[in-house]
Amino acid sequence: MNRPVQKRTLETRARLIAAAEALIDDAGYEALRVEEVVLGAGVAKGTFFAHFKDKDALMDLLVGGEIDACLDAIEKRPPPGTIDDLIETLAPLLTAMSSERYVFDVVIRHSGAAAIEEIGVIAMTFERQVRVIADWLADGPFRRDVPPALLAEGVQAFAIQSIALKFCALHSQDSMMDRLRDYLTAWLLPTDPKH
Amino acid sequence: MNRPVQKRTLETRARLIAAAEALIDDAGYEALRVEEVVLGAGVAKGTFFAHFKDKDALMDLLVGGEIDACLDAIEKRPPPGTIDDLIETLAPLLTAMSSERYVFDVVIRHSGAAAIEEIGVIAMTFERQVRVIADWLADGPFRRDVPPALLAEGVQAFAIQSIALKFCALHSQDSMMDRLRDYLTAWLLPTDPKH
DNA sequence: CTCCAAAATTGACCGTGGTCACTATATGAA
DNA sequence: TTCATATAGTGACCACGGTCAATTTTGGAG
Repeated sequence: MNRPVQKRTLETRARLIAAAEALIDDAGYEALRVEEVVLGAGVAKGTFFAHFKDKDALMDLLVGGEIDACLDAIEKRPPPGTIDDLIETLAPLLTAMSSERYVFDVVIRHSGAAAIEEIGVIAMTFERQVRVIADWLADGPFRRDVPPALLAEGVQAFAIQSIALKFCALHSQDSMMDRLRDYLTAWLLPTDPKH
Repeated sequence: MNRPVQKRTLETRARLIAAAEALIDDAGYEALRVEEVVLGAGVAKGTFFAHFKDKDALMDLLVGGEIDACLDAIEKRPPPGTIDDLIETLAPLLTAMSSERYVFDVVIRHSGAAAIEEIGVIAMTFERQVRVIADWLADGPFRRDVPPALLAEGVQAFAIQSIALKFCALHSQDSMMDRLRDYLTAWLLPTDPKH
């Protein structure tokens, strides 16, 4: 006999999330402590883990929510027609994913779900990113010798590479967006087919 | 007065590393516990952290060592002349970096050093990878409209993307190497310059 | 050989994520 | 209303990475 979810459950979960968001607003993702979340929500520690598999699951939810909000905004814009336009359109997404080194780590850890039953919010947004970008590329003035989906996966790969190098002291001279522009120009508008 | 490093120090460090390697041979990287390492080396816990900044620093050393050994072997081979050859040459590297999900996470975390003074072994190998690959691409039958270094960074980005998707349930149908072949063909041998 | 400062080592202790046997509460059936 | 049971919540406890004041060892100066 499957009983419906109690209202109390939803309230507790909402309080946990609200407390976490308040703490993150104050001190960022990295500084978040489960103990402070449950304190803010007025519940015991065990309750947290009854609602979230682990701390990372909450991070997935919150960071994934931010990324999803970015994609909502992006989808309202007209499809980008140039590389510069593409980069400008993607910028909020990149900014969200690279706001903190810790956030980027969370994104990478959750970008691929290990098992079908544990696909999280971030993994879903990665699928969505590819779909959105592929739609743009299918219509835009870009190369057509490879399928848009593959092209979109490449854009994603270069975006991640650009963020990764942003956090690397060896490559801090160029900005993330400048590097991405070089990558995407070479990827989407190759000019030398004779090798 | 700066005294030279004591022989004892080197011996302790070697015992710590040997103990860690033995444990990893038995149960893999993920299962490694600092407590077991110091037990195996016959020292106190604090000694471990006198030799390594944290557990991750040891991981960087060991995983980085494996990657470096791969690059040693790779550099002895002739430069690859085709995409398939390229993939076959890179295969041991990809295998090493993706032997465990945990190992891949370690690689990503250390692929960029946050500060110049803390450049680790893995970060060095990433630089080395780009140099080695750029040398191949400069001479091979691949596109020449972008600098070899940029081309090499792209190969690295696609390699990481391929590994990441290997650990993702949503994309487990294709093999890592098949996906990498699609990416690299599109990246290194574009055929449609008219958009 | 003796002394001593630098270097190396120790292990009790801490912070924090995560577990689980137990208690409290809500809800459908009688 | 009462009872049975599924569901929600509790908090003492554990695992494990990491710290640091105290202690031991080392090797060069006198």
